[in-house]
Amino acid sequence: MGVDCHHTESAQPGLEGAALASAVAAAETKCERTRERLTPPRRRVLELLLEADGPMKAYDLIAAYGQDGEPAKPPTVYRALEFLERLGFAHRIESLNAYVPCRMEGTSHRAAFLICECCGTAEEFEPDFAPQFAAAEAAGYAVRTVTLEARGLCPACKGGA
Amino acid sequence: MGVDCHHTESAQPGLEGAALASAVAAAETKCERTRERLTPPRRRVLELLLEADGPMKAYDLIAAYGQDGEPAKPPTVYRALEFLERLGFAHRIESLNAYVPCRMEGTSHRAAFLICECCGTAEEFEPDFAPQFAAAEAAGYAVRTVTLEARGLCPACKGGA
DNA sequence: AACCAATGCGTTATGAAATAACATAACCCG
DNA sequence: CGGGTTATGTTATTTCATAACGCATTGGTT
Ligand SMILES: [Zn+2]
Ligand SMILES: [Zn+2]
Ligand SMILES: [Zn+2]
Ligand SMILES: [Zn+2]
Repeated sequence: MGVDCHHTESAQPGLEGAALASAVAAAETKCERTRERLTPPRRRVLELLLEADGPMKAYDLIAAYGQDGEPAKPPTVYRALEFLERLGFAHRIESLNAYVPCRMEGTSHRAAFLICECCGTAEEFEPDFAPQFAAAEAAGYAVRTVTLEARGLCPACKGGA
Repeated sequence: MGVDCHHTESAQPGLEGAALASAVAAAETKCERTRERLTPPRRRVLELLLEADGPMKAYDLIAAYGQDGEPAKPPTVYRALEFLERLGFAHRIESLNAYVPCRMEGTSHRAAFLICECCGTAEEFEPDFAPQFAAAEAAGYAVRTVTLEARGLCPACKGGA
């Protein structure tokens, strides 16, 4: 990923087996409570995101969609991503044109990311937007959503070369 | 721009005449001081950004490039934008795939934007990243750049319908 | 059960955004 | 001038995302 670094992308191992099933089941439960439907394509895309070791591009998801190797059609994946973002199960990282599953517990959080320019991992964290928010409202703005993406080096890549 | 709003995009009127020339001249001066070259395509793209009433898409710039109506070739504009960003004369707004001229005085600032979802304006402001920065470094990250884009309604659009 | 509106899906096609690759030209410095 | 470096012109391609339309499923209503 980085120009002068050859770490493999592994800082955020994807889920497998029971952990994966459990995460999907949790999403299912959450959907039932709000009368939303975790349909097969939505579930499949969520699985792919959860299994991945890092941010996934839309066309990576499209290529990986079919268990038999058959790709999905783009709208299938983009629609699923739209749903997953709306429900808070996934986030789009604007500066990467890529998507990650939500790693935070709380239902209502504002997503923010620490993106490693070396290994490509994107760690979600809970930011404190209070200062920005206050400044914006003082200027007369009504803020609805905030995108925060910090880029740099993760601990692993910072240490070694 | 917004789904239920019909304000015209005018909150950030572009520069014209003397003001435009002055802004371009200031950029030129800054370049000379650092031995960078504000070549014709770079100057032209900067002009277009400064003249615009709001964020410009790359292909808007491409279409508007030639004074005679002739569009530019994409690499011409993308290279110019890369230069302008590097020098701090312009910023890319990730969540819009669009570009704005820098509206801040200081040479070294971290750009952040308040984006109106109604009229489309993007106001640059000087954010206070200290808390996020501290949190990230505490987690072992070496942060290099931060992208912050807040979306909501500007004062004008918030007030009226 | 028959109906209907709302939502989601499959499919085809197209549009929008960005870059690769390579040849040519201008610049800078000694 | 010569030679390295930086910038540009040009063609083509890749990557990312959505429009449009008809069909299927769902869930409630008569
Ligand atoms: Zn999240
Ligand atoms: Zn890393
Ligand atoms: Zn700026
Ligand atoms: Zn507005």
